[in-house]
Amino acid sequence: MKKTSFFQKVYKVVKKIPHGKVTTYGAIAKYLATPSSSRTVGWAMNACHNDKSIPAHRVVNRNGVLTGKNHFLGINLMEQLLNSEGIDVKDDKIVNFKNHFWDPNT
DNA sequence: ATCTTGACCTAAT
DNA sequence: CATTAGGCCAAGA
Repeated sequence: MKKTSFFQKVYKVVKKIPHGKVTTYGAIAKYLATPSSSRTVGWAMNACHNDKSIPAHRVVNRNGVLTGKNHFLGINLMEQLLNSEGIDVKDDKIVNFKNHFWDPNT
């Protein structure tokens, strides 16, 4: 088995996110046993273009804010995708975020 | 090994 | 509200 880079782990988790659910960088980091590396998780997402099958729009910061929306093709693409999955976005934030939150370890 | 960067978090100014 | 600063971690050059 090849070495599993941090990126690979992140991708693996993000791909596991159920449709219509979202998670946070911190939750992913925690799942990877590196709870303080939330930045590194986000950094991995920056490289997610290497694997476009990753639903990065389902990954937000711990406030449920779409911090990474500006890294998408368009600023409204991310919230549009979330809306398509039944998630309401208001002012770049996920409405009822707690309700849509999904923990990778659960 | 050293330096830089990054889609974070928190606090302070 | 905008910017800075410190802390945290991983990867690339």
